[in-house]
Amino acid sequence: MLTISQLAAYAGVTVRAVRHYHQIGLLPEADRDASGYRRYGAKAVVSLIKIRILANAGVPLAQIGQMLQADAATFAEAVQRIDSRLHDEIERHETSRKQIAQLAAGDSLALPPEVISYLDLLREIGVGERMVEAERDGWILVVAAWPEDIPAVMAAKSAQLDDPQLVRLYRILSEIIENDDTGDDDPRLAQAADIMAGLAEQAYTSGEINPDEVSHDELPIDLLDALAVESDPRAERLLDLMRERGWAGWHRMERLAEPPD
Amino acid sequence: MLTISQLAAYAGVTVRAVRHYHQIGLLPEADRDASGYRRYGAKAVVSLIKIRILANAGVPLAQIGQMLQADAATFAEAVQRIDSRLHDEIERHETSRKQIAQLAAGDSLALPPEVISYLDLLREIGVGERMVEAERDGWILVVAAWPEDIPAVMAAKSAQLDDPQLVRLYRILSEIIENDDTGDDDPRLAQAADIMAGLAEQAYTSGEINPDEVSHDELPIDLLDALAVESDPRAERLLDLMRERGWAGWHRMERLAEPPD
DNA sequence: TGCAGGGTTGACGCAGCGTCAGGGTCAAGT
DNA sequence: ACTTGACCCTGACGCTGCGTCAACCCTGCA
Repeated sequence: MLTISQLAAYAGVTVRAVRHYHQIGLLPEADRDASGYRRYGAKAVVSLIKIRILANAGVPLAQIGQMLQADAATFAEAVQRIDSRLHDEIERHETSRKQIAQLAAGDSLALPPEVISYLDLLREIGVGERMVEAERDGWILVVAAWPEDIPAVMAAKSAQLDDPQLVRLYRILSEIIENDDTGDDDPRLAQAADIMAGLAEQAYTSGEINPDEVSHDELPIDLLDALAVESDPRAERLLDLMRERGWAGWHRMERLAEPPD
Repeated sequence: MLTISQLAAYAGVTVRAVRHYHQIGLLPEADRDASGYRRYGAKAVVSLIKIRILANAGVPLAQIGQMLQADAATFAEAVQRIDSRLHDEIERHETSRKQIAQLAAGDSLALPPEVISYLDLLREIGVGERMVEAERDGWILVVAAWPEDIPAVMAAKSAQLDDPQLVRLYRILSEIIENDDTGDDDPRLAQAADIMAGLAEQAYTSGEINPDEVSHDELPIDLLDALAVESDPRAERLLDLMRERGWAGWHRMERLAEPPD
């Protein structure tokens, strides 16, 4: 008669596994000797080896019992199920691998290449790293909300950088953000507001701002505004300055009915 | 401000996941409104999306926090680790798939083809299904104990089936096993013992039984004997009859010093 | 006012064991 | 007889990433 560790060794499993199989009823409890030790015969070794083979093949323990008693057809069917389950698992892991490969490659966090290039463009025109990171966070929101629109959106955005006014705006904003010790009275805030108002006016008259266009959900855009304010409270001041100039919103501008004065 | 379900929807995760991330400290707990509801800003959405991206890429939650703060080098190193972990997982699943493919193909339980053929040989010479299964269980033990010796062992075993005496022995044993209502006095037990003694004598004189040979561990062979006895108690009687004829053991014979009479 | 559809915490469940903790037992050496 | 080291026992928590109740509170609408 064998002790549990001998049994386990012959079958190539751990003692703990044997006890676990007892517990879940997969391997019948063995008789005990005078001192309460489990004692096993040769049949137990065979059973345990069968269990190990199926378990190694990826069969869930809960199914092994039935499979060992099933007829050939049922057995084959079960094998089919296991196999497709393993197949799915493999595919899931492989897509995961592709995703982490992207993580390792890109600027960071698997943003699409169009966005990465845009961020690089910003760096090239002299935008500081803090602001680039803030931009990136914004684009993370956009990508999550409308992933399929990214190529078109990014093409338009990149083209806009040809406008020297926009470049100036970015640089000014960058300077503000990079100095986190200036307050709401930083004169550059007014400069930025002036440029933004000018650009908005221009876009509006050329028809690029269409008040009836509700192509996308509103909320993500509000989120973008909120993100700016949360990231730097001076954004709130900037919004005020814009309102003074007759514009509401930030990431989607709206002309106010009557510019207050 | 967003509720938890809005936050979850924007980030593409479940509410339960968000709460879980709070619990493990991955996502900082949000401020509560007057009625105790969590309220989230845009930054939380960004954080949660980042978490989701890493989690989908197979990064363990426990590491995501560090990765989001790590510098590029540390990040890349972590990515490396994750990737090789995923790689291992995939390989493990693929070997599992190969194994279940074997399970589906073979006689059963992934025995090597040599054993399968041997069992088929037994069927061909008229051995009944019960006995074939008993044989199979025995071979499961042998395969588990000495997997690399199987081709040689099976070749020898198959060759021995050319001996008409051995074939007779198998048939007699099969008849005994197939009738489970005969007792210890079945005359076929004596017949079988006679043949076995003759075969043993023959093997001994031709030098096939070498008393000094201890090529393998003893215990698995004892297990084979024990398995026979456990499977059919009449095996015990057969061992007695063999001892009367001057032989001890079953799967490895030993000549007794003095045949008792 | 009632109801549907949010929100809250707390807890168990899942798969397959690993790994203590806190005992008793066995075999061998001194 | 005693110690020592190697095993045995049961019971219980831990791991991973949430899903899924339960039992209760809050809010907005008809």
